[in-house]
Amino acid sequence: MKKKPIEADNPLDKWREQLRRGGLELAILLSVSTTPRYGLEIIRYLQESTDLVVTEGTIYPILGRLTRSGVVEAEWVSGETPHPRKYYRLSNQGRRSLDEMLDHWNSYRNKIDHLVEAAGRI
Amino acid sequence: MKKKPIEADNPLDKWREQLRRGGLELAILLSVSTTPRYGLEIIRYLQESTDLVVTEGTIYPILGRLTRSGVVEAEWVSGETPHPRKYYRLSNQGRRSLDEMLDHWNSYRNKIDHLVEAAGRI
DNA sequence: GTATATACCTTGTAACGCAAGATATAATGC
DNA sequence: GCATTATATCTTGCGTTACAAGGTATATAC
Repeated sequence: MKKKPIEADNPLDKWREQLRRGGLELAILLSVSTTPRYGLEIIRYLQESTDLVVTEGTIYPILGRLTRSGVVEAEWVSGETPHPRKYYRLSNQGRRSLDEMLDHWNSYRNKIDHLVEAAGRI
Repeated sequence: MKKKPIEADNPLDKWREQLRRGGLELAILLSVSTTPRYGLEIIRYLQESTDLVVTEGTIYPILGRLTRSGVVEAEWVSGETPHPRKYYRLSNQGRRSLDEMLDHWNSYRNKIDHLVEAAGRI
């Protein structure tokens, strides 16, 4: 399987990467908040709906972490597809976490936007 | 000087920290985009205008990196204050970088917001 | 003379993302 | 039969980053 590096090496690309990382967990949680999805499906969903590029080496560890901390619940489904899939869904606790994360996202976004305005760069 | 840890250890706080990191460089560049500022002044400015907490151990390495990459220019000013201060200003190249970063910030913000809407959580 | 305040810088550590590679199964091609 | 391709998950090792902690230096206050 061919893999191309997500980013190049100039400072700007590094920054882009860093910004993307900041919202990764939120993006993943949002992906499984309405309907259960399995790993590769989440990757495709993010790519198609937002252009956010996430790779397997990134998502599986994060999903594992989220499962261990009880934010999402995982369930193996086999038989219906050639290969068994591990579907992730938001737990009740995860729903509360997501609410808080959304609050925080809004507040954070406003802070940055406030800085942008203060710099006269609306 | 007393220092308290910025964040605790639960997953949600970790996430908050990560999100903050994503926009750090942008916030710092915005801080010096209208007027030159020195290190501690940037910290205070961010704290006062946006509640964003940045510490010295964070900002000096970043300012050093930004200076080395030519995005900001540094100038020592002494004599006027008890202690010499190192003022940072945006270079011309930095201004172009900032423009691109702002474009990217807008696009990124919209992507996350799009995900939020898709999850029915407006 | 010792504390406090202001200023900058460096070191050591822990965490994180992720490219690369491993494993497994089913379907397709020769 | 056997190699290839596609789908699916998981793990390892590396490089980068933020940052708490600690260091240096100078001026003022008591």
